[in-house]
Amino acid sequence: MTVDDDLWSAVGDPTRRRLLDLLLADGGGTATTLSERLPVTRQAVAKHLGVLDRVGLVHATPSGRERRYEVDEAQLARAVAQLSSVGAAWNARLLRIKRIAEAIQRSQP
Amino acid sequence: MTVDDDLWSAVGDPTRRRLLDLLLADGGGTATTLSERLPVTRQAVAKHLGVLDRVGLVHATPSGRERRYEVDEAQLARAVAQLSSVGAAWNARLLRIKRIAEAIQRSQP
DNA sequence: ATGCGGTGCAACCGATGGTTGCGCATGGCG
DNA sequence: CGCCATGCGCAACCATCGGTTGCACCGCAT
Repeated sequence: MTVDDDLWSAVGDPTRRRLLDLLLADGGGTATTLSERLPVTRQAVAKHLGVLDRVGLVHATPSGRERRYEVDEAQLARAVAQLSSVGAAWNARLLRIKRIAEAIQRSQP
Repeated sequence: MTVDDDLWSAVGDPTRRRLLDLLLADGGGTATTLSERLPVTRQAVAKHLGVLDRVGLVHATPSGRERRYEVDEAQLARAVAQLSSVGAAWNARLLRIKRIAEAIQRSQP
């Protein structure tokens, strides 16, 4: 169950999450413009954009000597759904545990 | 925003997620029993239980020569809430983008 | 043509997930 | 009581990854 390990490891990195935030807020950007708004170097940002590209969360369009990245909205929406489904599964298990605990307590005078 | 980086990095690891799954399903377990149901060694599981313990998602209770781990349900519930809030933020941004795109399209004959 | 801004590639460093190997204690059993 | 085996922790080691620095390349403008 859950072969979305790539997705999690992609989105599990804090820098990549902030990268996605920036891309969503600004509607795209290049490695250098993004690195100016982050506490890491351009090369680090480029690597992160690479892994986000590999898992399909962003898409690069070369334009002149620049290389503009944009969020693949459909993929990100799908990703959010996957993540929240894991959370939902945990919540369901927690709820079951809670109900069992209550049942035990009810059966004790 | 989002100082929950520890939480994400804790839950971002696939082995740790499966660990939480097993602990929730079985209602607790030791490093060795858990390692038998995972494709990694007991030591690896012990390390993971260590980081999960450090962020408070699980709690260890020594019993005899064993060391039983259980999930801290309240903490896990809190964690799930944090994760889903990030997803909600992304969804909100995606929705805004979608509305803007629709507005632009409407204004084009 | 020359220079500058933006990329990409390569080497290197520290942290971390994973392994193996060992030593130690504790509990069951002859 | 003594022994053995089972469960644990510690240490060394390896691969991968996030991050940095340095350099070479390419496209555009003066």
